[in-house]
Amino acid sequence: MIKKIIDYNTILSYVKKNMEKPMNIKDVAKLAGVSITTVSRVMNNRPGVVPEVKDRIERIIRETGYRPNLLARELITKKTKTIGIILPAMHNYYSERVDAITEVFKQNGFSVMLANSRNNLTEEIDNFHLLYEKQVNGIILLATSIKEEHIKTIDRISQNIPIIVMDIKYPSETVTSFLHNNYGGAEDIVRHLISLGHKKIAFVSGPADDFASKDRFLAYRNMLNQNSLEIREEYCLPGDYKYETGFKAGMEIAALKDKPTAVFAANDLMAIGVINALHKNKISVPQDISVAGYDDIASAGYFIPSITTIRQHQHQAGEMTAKILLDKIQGKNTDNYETMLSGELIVRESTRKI
Amino acid sequence: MIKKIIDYNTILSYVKKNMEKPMNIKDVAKLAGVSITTVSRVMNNRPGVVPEVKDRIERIIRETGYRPNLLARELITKKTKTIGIILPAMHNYYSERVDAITEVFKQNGFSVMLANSRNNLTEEIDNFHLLYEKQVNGIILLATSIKEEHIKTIDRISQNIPIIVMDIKYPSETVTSFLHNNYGGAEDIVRHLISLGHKKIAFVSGPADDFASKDRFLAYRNMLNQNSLEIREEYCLPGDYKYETGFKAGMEIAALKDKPTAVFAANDLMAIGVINALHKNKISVPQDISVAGYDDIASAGYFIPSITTIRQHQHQAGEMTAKILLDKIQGKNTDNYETMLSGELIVRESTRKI
DNA sequence: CTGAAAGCGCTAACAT
DNA sequence: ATGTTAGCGCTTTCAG
Repeated sequence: MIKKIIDYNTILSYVKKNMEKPMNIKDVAKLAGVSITTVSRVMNNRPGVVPEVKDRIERIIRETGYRPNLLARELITKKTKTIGIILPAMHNYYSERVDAITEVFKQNGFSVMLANSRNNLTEEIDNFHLLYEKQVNGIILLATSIKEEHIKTIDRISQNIPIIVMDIKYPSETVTSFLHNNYGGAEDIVRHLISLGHKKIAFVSGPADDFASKDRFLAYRNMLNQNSLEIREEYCLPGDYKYETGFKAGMEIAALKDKPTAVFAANDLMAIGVINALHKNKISVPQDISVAGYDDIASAGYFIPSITTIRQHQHQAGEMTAKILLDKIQGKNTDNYETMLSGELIVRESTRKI
Repeated sequence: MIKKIIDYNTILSYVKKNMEKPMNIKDVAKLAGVSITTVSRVMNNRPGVVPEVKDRIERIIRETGYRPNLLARELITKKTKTIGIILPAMHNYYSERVDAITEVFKQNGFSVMLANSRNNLTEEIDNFHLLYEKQVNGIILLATSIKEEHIKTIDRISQNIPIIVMDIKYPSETVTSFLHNNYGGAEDIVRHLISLGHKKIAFVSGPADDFASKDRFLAYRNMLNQNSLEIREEYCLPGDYKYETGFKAGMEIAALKDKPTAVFAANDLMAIGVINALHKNKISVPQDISVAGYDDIASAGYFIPSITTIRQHQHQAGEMTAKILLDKIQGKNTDNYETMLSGELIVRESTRKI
């Protein structure tokens, strides 16, 4: 029997000849003078390959830059060791959570693929199907609203792989939801404003169908009711979480004859919009009107005045969600439930005693 | 011959019995009483299936919720019709570009997968391999720096699939780069400040190894030189694009005996930090000191004072990049070159005549 | 310790 | 118009 001694030039010339197509396991086997089974063993760190052969194969893999075709591998093993996260949009707001989720899965040998739905329902549903068809082992949806289409898709897919819905209470028992306690956070904000002596408190909402905004509004109404404060129609202003609608709401407030003494905006960006609009009308915050936001985005801390808001524990939320999903993938903890994480009131300059 | 008439209950009971595993093409074929080839034909909208059979198969697919295994399909067709985008981090800054890239590829029947490297070199390299092994048809790297490891990986992978590097001039001819004209934009900022009469201009840099920041600094130095203005060491302050370092630089500037009359921060966030620090020291912007930023992030427009900056045409950049990659994937336009897109000076309140 | 053969779920010639 | 067969690149029995 002849021992194959392969020099670098032989490899190079082989690679060059077949360069149009990526190498496959057969090419490596041929170069090493072994069967593909042996190459597979080496790639997967399985025992039973004599060191000399192992070294030879490893050298060839290194020098040719051969990479296995994961489609083939995953097709046969039926494990992609990949999870998918569906994002409504690429936004800082999700960054911490996505990083935390990634961290947990990396540590457990999984990779994470992100799919961006660009605020588009059809794309969001498409992303579900895409990830599912690409055989991911689990999906996390960062949700802003749940429509009929979601339910149809999610109920079906969740029969085969676990799905976790974040930020919205999913309306059936087929999947687990992970929520921020928007209701409780909004209560904290309004309670804070009331404790400062405010009786005329306005609210700027998020998008009409946004789950978080609905909860924040509900808490606003209930807290006012509980404290025997009037809920005035002209104090409930529509917004969509964007700066512009906050600004618009601020302008409307400035135009009111009987102005509120405090404004609770459903997120920080709109709070900043409100403040700027008031500022344009020579109304200063917090001297004349207090303004509070929600989410504690980075700029809430450095805006002048800095914004009173609710901080959500995004890292922890991501980590907890990832662990729940991981357990489900590994077959532990199969029942679905709802987890809720409370936020934290951060009092800053934008609110003060009346 | 017996015509198969399949009712919903038959399907349901079949599905229920085999529910543990997802359905495959064989199950559909069995239910429809045809061969898998025929099912494949229907799925791929190929002609040569009589309407009656086609309807039957489609109904079964609909009612069972069967979805093809893309791993198998892609393994054989050798086309994933998927591209990958590697992000340094989940950040608003990339949102517009990613959306534009996605738009172009969607319209051409491709899907887009995002991989988040969490500001980590190892993960970035891993993401390259992951996407490559998952057989994507092209990769776009949103780069912040190019290290030895990148070159090794990119040079190898680009032999098989096209790669485009954004934001950094890639140091070899193996891939195409797409750049913003940071040098030109920074020139515009400094020229603007000089034209307002400023002679003492400070600079707050980005991270030491950041390509864009280097170019912005280079332009700053050269413009000062060209205008016979002194480059003072104490006016060149280190930063890292984050708010905090901008704030720190602002504090240092405030402590200077001979203060600059203008500050050019390498991005908007640091400009905001500088302004806040100056504000804390009772130095007002732009009355006492002018401050300019870079990037035109959303808050640059609504910060008080609004920030003079350079707007980068992110949507256009994404669109152009996507089209270049698409051409490469389709085999047109095989040579690599460098494209540069100029920004636009946006003059706002934060800078004014001395 | 190593290789031959079967097969993952699908598509694509090639029959019929 | 439909089915049969081969095979994509890999892993996994099962022999030797």
